[in-house]
Amino acid sequence: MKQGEILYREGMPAEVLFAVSVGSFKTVVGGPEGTEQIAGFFIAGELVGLDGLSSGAYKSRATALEDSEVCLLAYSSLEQLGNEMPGFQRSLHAALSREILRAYSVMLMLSKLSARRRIAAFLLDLSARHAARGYAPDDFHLRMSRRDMGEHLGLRLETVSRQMGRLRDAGILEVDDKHVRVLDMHGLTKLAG
Amino acid sequence: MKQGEILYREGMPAEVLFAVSVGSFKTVVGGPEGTEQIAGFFIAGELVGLDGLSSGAYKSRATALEDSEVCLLAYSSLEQLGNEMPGFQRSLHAALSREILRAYSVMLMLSKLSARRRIAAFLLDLSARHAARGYAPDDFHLRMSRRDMGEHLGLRLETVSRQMGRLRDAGILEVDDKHVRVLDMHGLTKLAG
DNA sequence: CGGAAGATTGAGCGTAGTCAAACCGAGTGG
DNA sequence: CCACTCGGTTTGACTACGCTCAATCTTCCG
Repeated sequence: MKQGEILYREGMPAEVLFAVSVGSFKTVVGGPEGTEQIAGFFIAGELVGLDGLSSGAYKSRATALEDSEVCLLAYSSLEQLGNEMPGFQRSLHAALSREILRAYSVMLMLSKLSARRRIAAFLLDLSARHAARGYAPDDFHLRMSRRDMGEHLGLRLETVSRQMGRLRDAGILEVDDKHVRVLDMHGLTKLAG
Repeated sequence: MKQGEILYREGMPAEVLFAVSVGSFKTVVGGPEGTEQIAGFFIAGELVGLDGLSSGAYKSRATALEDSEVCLLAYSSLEQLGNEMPGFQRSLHAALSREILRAYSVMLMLSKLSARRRIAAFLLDLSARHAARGYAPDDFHLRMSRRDMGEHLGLRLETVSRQMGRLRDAGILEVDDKHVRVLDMHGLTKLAG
């Protein structure tokens, strides 16, 4: 699917789970206007759509940040597979539980970290996930706008821009619009810690 | 178990899920000191310990807010039951998914709401959950300290105290230490937005 | 080329954090 | 019975961080 297209929206019957195979997505929760919060960004190899499982309808909206592809995993077949192959349902449980932990860590960040440290923690998380997929951990392309970063981190887009600038001035990052190079990974880690 | 006792801590092997039967708990995530965040408060009828499922070890700490009792549900038996009774594993999925949604709504609150509105939203949530268990929705006892409320809402305890005072002055609440009466439920709802 | 959307930077303001003091109730011991 | 402490709560004064409003600049497409 193309950039900007919507994978699912709030209220749609949730019969499938999506595994991102290429590209990336954001998931948005909350009210119609102004009160939106980006629950997470998801890159290739990660699962999207876990929130639909409880009520049978999605409670969030997933949007492609770039041209992307997904695999569909039907919930019903997951259950069936779980019955046939022990350990399969366990991996679905694990995915759900990991999403809970990820949400907890976002809560922690929103609750305790200064704007600068939120940016640092966010970039480190992105870096680690890129590394886990075999990409360079210190050189990547941000797929989302400053506004999107802000709506995930609980900051205004101006604050995001300013703090990125300060990380650049401190010699920790090289920033060219959406392209980011980490010059001082240790410094970045210390900041986020 | 007695007030203040710990149901499980980070790192403990997670073989069971807990259903609160009487009393209440808080779950704490994050670093050893200063960087703690209360992921949630749980009252009778709610499930605690869902975060242990992904890695087999708890990633949070659960503490009794008052003298409490829990039911133990072994994960292994849950899987077995899931195989025998279709629909049983689905309810486990649903519980996990609901916890994800709950975490999302906390994220939304931390990200977008002012201190006053966080307090309002928190009290409303508590009210609704009490009501769901058959207790009065407009008259209840806070089981946690102001500090705990703050550590859940991303606020300092002084701010919690001040904003509660302002809700009292506005005629929305009657506050006597931990005892809260909602005088203007509509006003409270409007505030939480 | 022109228009729109995104990013950067600046100035001023307001909300919540910080530091500090006073208060209150429960529990302990003289 | 009062004095004392200790944890939790309330309230006050000041500060600082991030938000608001606004202007400028860049990039991307038609």
